[in-house]
Amino acid sequence: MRPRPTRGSPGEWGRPSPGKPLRPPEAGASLLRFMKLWSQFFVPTLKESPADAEIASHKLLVRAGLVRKLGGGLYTYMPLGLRALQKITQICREEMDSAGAIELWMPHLHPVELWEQGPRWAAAREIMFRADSAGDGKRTSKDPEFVLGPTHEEIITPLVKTEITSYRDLPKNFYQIATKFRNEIRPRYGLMRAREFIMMDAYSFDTTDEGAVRSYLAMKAAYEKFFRRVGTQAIAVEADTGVMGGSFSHEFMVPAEVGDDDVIYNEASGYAANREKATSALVPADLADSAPAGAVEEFATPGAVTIAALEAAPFNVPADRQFKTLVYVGDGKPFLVILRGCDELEEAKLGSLGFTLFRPATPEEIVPVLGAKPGSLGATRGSLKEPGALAGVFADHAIRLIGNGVTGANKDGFHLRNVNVSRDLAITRFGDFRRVRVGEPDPKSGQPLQVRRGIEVGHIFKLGTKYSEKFNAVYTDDQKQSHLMVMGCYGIGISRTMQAVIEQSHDADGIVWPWNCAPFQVLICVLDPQLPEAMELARRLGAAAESTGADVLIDDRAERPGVKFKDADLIGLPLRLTIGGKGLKEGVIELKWRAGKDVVKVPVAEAEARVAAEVREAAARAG
RNA sequence: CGGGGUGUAGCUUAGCCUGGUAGAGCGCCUGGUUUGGGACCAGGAGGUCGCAGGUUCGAAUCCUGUCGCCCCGACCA
Repeated sequence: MRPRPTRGSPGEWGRPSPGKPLRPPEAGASLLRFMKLWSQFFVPTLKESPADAEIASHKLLVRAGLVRKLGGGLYTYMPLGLRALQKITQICREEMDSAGAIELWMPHLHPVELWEQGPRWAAAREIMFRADSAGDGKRTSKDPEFVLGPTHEEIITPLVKTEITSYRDLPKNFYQIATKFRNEIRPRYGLMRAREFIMMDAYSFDTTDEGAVRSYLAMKAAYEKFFRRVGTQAIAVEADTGVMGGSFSHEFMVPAEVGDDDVIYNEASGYAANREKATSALVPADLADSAPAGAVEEFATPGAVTIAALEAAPFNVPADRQFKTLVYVGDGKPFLVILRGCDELEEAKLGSLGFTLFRPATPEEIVPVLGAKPGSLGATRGSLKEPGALAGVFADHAIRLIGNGVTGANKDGFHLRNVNVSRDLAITRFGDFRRVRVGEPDPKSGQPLQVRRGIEVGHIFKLGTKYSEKFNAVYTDDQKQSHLMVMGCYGIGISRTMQAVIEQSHDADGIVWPWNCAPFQVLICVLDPQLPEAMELARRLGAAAESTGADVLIDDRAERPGVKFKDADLIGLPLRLTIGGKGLKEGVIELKWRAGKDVVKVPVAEAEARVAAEVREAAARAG
């Protein structure tokens, strides 16, 4: 009589039930030092997707038992998910170390004073969680107020300032791999945008600007190696520096339909930039003003307060001949932005104007300054009542394409015609403020720009001296002179990368893990675990795979084969070995790659050597 | 924060419009039959219908408030 198979479940060994035979203690247990038995591990897979998951990677994270949600943007990394995360973390650590960065660990509870002293408190405070030990928001010497760290510039800079004072100790690059906290306005898509997430953050300190560029390029190269080893194709694109500030920056994007960023690029020329930063060669550098057709002239436009209304009869002014005048408030003072009527403002580009905070002005703020409501605004010298009340008039380069255009008269119901840029507009300075459009000429080659969505998984910034100034991080050079350290900062979203990998590498049945970040590389599916010879063979094959560098999970559950195969596809380990009673009678096991279709039968006698060889090859391929 | 949606068993959900004993599938427990792609039979446990008020003889259902979650926008690794 064959004993009824027991259900593999955690606690089985500690909870024998009468009439249910226990498996004998593991023979050859020494071989199982690293190998995991599924029945004694914990992989809670789900047949159905949770209702709150929208995108494939989020559904798969939950279905494959990698994560569980605690609340919005808060996730527990389950044992299998944690292993994948650890793989990614380790690769990151290796690449950072080999690029010369030094690992440390900083507190995540930050005294708020440090942030108040830093350069971005006003802009960053909204996204920061506050931890107040008294609970009443009042700060006393006994009850300091803390914030939870969203990144660590404000911590590392004072540290380096006190610890490093000589050029002899520079350059240095410190990094940590740790939890970050951001009170995201809208957490989304599982780990993609979470309130608490795992990030690698690095900070470089150099004596000179050229040194800072070298550090930056070293990080860029390290990032490229990291993403290649993880098995994801992330591309470096030019990016806006945002709230971090700094002089230039690249984002690493994983192309994916569900990403929240637009990457503007041209395949052939290699140009690639985040939409916020992207520019085009629309305006020739040597463009001359067109000849004014006559004096500026006011005309009545009752009720016409939109670009479209002026395009229509009876006015018939094409949008690309209209000046669009927008009013913003920067650090408390209004300023104007002028664009072509047919163009859209790319708000992030206003960051280059140097305001700490800016926002669109309200109609109530506009009327007293300009004398008219939105829809009739303009920036001609003649119509600006109080130029001194403005922080500036900033014009997009593209308006130089307009000759004899139309703009608001700063008088409700009236516009001006025959307006010419140099002759008539009170422009403080020109800049790139417009949002590029697909098809416009790429700034590198003039070929048409394309667009695709991407997930931002890494970001590198050359910061300059923005933080070292605030914290007075200086060093002494060999001439006994003091100088500010030149900084860079670098981040990789580790937990986000894990999800990006899944988003990029899955099929209808489940995840298809790349070799290097798979939680285990090899799954040994034992269809008849009650047969001692089957388990014995599983252990031998597992040992062969481990000895050549793979991590091994043995599915020894007393489940039906269908269940095991479905779970195997779902959790997506790269190499599956199947050991079944039928195969054993024929003297074969089966070998199948998750990414492929072929099932290869391998004679038992050759199986260990074959598995070792396959593992060796796969590891070499993955780098 | 603005707009839209949603909350019923561990998971996926029906019921709500038109008020009257809270239903199913998956999962779980017991017994049996099965055993190479999410088995079958029989039996069973599990829900104060997010929370608080209100209307009503009676509320999962109608009303008010509140909280959570999801989606669209601004922010970010």
